[in-house]
Amino acid sequence: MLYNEYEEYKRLFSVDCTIFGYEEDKLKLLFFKRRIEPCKGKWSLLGGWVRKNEASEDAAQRVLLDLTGLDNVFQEQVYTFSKPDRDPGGEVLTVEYYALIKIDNRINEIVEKNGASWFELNQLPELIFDHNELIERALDKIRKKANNELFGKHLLPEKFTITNLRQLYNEIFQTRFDPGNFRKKVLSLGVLEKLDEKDMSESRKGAFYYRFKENKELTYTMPIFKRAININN
Amino acid sequence: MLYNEYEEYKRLFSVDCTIFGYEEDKLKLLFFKRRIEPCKGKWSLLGGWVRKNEASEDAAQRVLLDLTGLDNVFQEQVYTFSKPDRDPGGEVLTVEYYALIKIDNRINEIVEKNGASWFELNQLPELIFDHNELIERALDKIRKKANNELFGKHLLPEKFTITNLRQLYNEIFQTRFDPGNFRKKVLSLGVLEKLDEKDMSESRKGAFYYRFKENKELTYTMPIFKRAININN
DNA sequence: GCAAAAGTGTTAGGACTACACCCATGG
DNA sequence: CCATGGGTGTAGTCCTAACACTTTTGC
Repeated sequence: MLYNEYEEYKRLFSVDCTIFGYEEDKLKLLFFKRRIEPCKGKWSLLGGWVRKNEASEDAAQRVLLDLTGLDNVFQEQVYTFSKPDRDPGGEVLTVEYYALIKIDNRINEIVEKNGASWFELNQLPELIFDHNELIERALDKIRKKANNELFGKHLLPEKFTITNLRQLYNEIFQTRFDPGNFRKKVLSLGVLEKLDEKDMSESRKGAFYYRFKENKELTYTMPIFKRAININN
Repeated sequence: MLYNEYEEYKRLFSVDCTIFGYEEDKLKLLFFKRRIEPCKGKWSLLGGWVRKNEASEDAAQRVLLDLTGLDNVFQEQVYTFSKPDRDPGGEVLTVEYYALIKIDNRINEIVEKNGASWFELNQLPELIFDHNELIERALDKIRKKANNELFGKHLLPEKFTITNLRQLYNEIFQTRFDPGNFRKKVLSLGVLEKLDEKDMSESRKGAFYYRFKENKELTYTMPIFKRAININN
């Protein structure tokens, strides 16, 4: 290790995960009761130490696996926080990731067992440290993402109706998209595949299920919904 | 320091700066000859260790000040790299920032004295480690930024012509914007202020100088140039 | 007057919004 | 047959790309 000879300063290195889930037409965030001092017992994002010989993205996957039992969760880096006084427990540097999860009963059991809880977007609790800022950044990130590509693959079930997708977008942007226009726009993107099956639970007529096409590049270079952007900020 | 009792692992903590400058209608990047092993003497981004009791953004400003003499440089965080084997010298975590600089003679003297050199976008040298990836990410970031707000305040001189601004955009997106349409769009945004003075060096008729209005929010929520996005990706 | 950049005007096409209007079907 | 969400059609508006055109002035 070449750099050791200089006796350079090293810092505690952690990750925080902002976990989004979707259930019953609601976008939710997962918080944990903190297990160590300081602020033990308060609500916080899922966090953990990065280990020797580990990348932060792998550490984030590891803590996700530990606390939700989920493997191979979709995640993206959000931002890195390193103000020396952000954590009263010491100088800690944190790389933030957001993760997207399909909520189901199995998850909810594990979640409960670990003292964690889902919160809706408009009912967020007070969080430790700068975690409220972390959430803002993560929200910002997924809004931009949902604006530039058709978003939902990692939050919706395999098959879903256009209305389901619209509800998700309504949640993300906290607005109401026009059903007709939303449908036309979304289908024009050519990334969805229509199935033969119908969902009969929401209407007499029934709504066809769709799914994301395999191997389809989802990224566009242009905002999908103008209206969304205006809401976004 | 609460966390010390656990004897948690700590990591070497550094910053890298991707420095953009603009001179003679060319967008340029600043690279340095690396001064320590490994890869001593090879071209690299400006980097430095983060110190105890320092935030990464402050460390980035500090190394910029040290090597360019510039204070208060505009910068934004780009991404954080932490794969344990990315630096052959040891496990180092790096937070990347990009910085925007108005090139002038004073800068260029200091730059030369420090064994640094400006490179045009299409003539980048080979760089150490993953620094080529870092540059891609920084470029991506400023392209997105230039797409969502009127960009150039930190790269152009105080007063500039619309043609100057268009050249900058041409460089950023490696394309050619239509002079008439570019002018109309840019002026419609209402963030530029027309001066009485003309630049007579580029044409017989002369072109009016403009400057960015003070205290104007520059961020939009919508792409400024559709064409730019298409080029962008 | 000519060249060359600055700056303005015009037109066709595309995309989005708002909203009217069918469709299918369980009750 | 009716209420309800699913789904389609359309007119008006706004934005943009392309490009023709006018302006200014040193030579």
